[in-house]
Amino acid sequence: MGEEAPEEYELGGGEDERVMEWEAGLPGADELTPLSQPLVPAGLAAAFRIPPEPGRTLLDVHRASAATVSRLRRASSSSSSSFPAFASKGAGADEAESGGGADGGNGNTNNTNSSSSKRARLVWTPQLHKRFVEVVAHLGMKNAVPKTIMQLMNVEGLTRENVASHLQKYRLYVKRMQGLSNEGPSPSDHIFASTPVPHASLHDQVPSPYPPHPHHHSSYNNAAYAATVSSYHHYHHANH
DNA sequence: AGTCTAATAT
DNA sequence: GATATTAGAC
Repeated sequence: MGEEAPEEYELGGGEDERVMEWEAGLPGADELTPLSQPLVPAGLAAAFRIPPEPGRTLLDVHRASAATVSRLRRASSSSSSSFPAFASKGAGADEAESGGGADGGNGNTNNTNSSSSKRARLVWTPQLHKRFVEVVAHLGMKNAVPKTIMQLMNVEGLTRENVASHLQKYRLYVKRMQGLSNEGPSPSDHIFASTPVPHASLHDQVPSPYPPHPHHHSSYNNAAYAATVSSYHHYHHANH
């Protein structure tokens, strides 16, 4: 009966899917390394006179990954640019914590390929939103504009408008939170409530062209970090 | 010309 | 309510 359409596929549930052949056998990106933690124990490092790890931040890694992924993509120009990531709809029992994320369960066997260029509505999963918030926090509200956020998030298929739309809502949420001195977030704030707004995003982080401390080059092999949007389906456009 | 943002539409 | 799309400003 009637025309129903909008099935929403979801985006970037597990933040790693892309050229699975290269990643086969490797642990998930998020599970790889906490990154905020030295790979070599302090004592051991001292014993061997290994210099402390440079202050690599998540964003640095993301950026590096972006470059890597970009290059890899070029090299093998045979990737269908749509992977439906799956979202548990209904039963939700996954939470992501900052720093100790354990996500697992990436089963994608979806292939909704149609000749339509109308993408499905993007679903901002907690994981995706988390990435968003991290990027915004590191940029500072002043510099956090759609294009930049989109680039740093490095999620394939994620568009500037997707980000812009979400950013608009996020700003309202932040403003609302600031207006109130101290009050728990409203239960209707789902995703937002689960992701504390970092103070960095409230004030402005300087657009420092240089990082506080120069990094050395470390030979880190971070596997592809690209998440994929499975966007499909049609929408409708009617008048004006 | 491209992007940002508020408003509005779906 | 969440996300997309538009309109106007920069």
